[in-house]
Amino acid sequence: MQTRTQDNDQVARRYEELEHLESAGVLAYPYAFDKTHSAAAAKSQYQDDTPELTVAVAGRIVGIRRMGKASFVHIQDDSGRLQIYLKKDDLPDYDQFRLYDIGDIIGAAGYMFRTRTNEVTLHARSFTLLTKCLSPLPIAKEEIDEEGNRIVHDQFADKEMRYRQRYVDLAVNPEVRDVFRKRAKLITTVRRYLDQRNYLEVETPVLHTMYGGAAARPFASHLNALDIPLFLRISLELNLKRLMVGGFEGVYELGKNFRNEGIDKTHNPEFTMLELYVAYRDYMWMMEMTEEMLTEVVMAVNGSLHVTAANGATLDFTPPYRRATMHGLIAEYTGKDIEGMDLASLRALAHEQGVHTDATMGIGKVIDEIFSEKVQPHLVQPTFVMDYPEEMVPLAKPHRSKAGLVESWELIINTQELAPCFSELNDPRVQRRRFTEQAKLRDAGDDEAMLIDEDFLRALEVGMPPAAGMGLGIDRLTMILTGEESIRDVIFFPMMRPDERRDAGGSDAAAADETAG
RNA sequence: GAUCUCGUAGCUCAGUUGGUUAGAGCAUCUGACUUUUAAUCAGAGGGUCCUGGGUUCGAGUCCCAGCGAGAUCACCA
Repeated sequence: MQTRTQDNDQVARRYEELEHLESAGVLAYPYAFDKTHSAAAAKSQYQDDTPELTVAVAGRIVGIRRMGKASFVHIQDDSGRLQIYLKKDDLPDYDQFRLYDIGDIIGAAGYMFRTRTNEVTLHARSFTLLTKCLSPLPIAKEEIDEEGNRIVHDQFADKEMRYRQRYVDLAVNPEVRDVFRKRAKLITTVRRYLDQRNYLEVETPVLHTMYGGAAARPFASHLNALDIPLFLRISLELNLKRLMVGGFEGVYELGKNFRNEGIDKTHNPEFTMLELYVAYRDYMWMMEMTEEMLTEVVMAVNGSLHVTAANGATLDFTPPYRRATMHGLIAEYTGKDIEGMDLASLRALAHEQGVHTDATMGIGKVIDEIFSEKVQPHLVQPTFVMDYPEEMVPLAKPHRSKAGLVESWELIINTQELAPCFSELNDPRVQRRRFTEQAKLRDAGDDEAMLIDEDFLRALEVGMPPAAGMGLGIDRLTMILTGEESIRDVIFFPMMRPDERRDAGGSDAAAADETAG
């Protein structure tokens, strides 16, 4: 039987040290530790002229400087780093510290003081092993230069290893934890904003017998109990609308969607969406609300309404954001008014503009292509793009005054689509027609066109009140607010191709297949 | 899916025109050191050069195929 995940001299030595410690009576994996202070609190509560401050702290060893009969250790906890001074005269088991390593999790108790080099430090009266680190951690060395800049030497930087072993990345690269703290702040701020307005947070199934609500390819599975095909949801939309039919006037869900499509800097197969539906409101109302909510979120996460994006652009979230119609923007960037154009004329325009189209594309997709290529790359500041063509948005209500368009907008920030919204289509007759048109597109070869969902149509027949609905891509907003340029840097465990060389073992695929059948 | 780039010690990286036993810093080990902080000083160990073929007297280096990653493009709310 394999006893160690890795086998090199450093791992072997640490296993030996662990045995030495245990044979000396040390409990290598104890059950708890009475921690009184975080590293940050211990430092901030210390004042040179006050009485002795005694603390008990715990954290991972990130640096050791042994000096014979005394040692300096830096530990790191959730709040930051703290130096600990270990002195043989004060510690009967000092010699045992020889068997401690970088990466070990320890507890220490003592009193705070300031060293000769002016660092507030814990003078330990006791220390204890809390968890042995058996795999060497690539903790980088840091120094502070004359100007106070933090210089990190030989930082653990291999992106593949950082994503595959995120626990190591988080343990040794403190700034990575900050990204995810911001992500959490974003989500809690959104939730608080919506809860304060009495919208109901709900959970709807991830497993769908029929997928819908967006144009995307699904993940397919199989439900053994009923012997039926099953799909992971590609959007939250249709079930939330069913809840509106049931009488909830404001519902939202924060959850994962799954799309069986490409993986790149802005796409992960599973990603987090907010969807919100509010009865008796329309898309213009939702625009105001979204603007207000985003302003609050940006302030909470970023501390300012000016955000520096990964590509260096400065994004200004001061409301109001720009509002422009899709037709207006296309006219602005191509010089052509597409209002009322038929498919042939649109194809000709696309060709003239150097935009590629193919035979499977209907009017909606051709316009989408022109917009994506000629307009969207110019939209850096937050912009509400309004009034999409009907063919592009099968679940939105026809525009109250503009024929052929729907009441919808998409918020674009830094050329990225971030949040779609419609006045929700609730006329079952129109919805059936739109679904039928989607079915034709599907027959024409568009494998992302929507399916006809008879139960959803029945729900609309029961009656859904007029409502506005909005979706918000949480991962992409996190990217913008943290200045990360890859979605993988805002998802703890992004999808990676399995590493068979590194993870070869007895478990996984074969066994899973057996139970799946 | 296409193209380009990369894969060498636990980590970060060198490695010349193809040529002796593949190097450095950190980490690790041994020794010294009771206020250090990229601690310092002396010594030591550690390699599937991503994998498999090929060319060659000789391959980390050149060629082919594969695996993995990154970037760009294509696709994609």
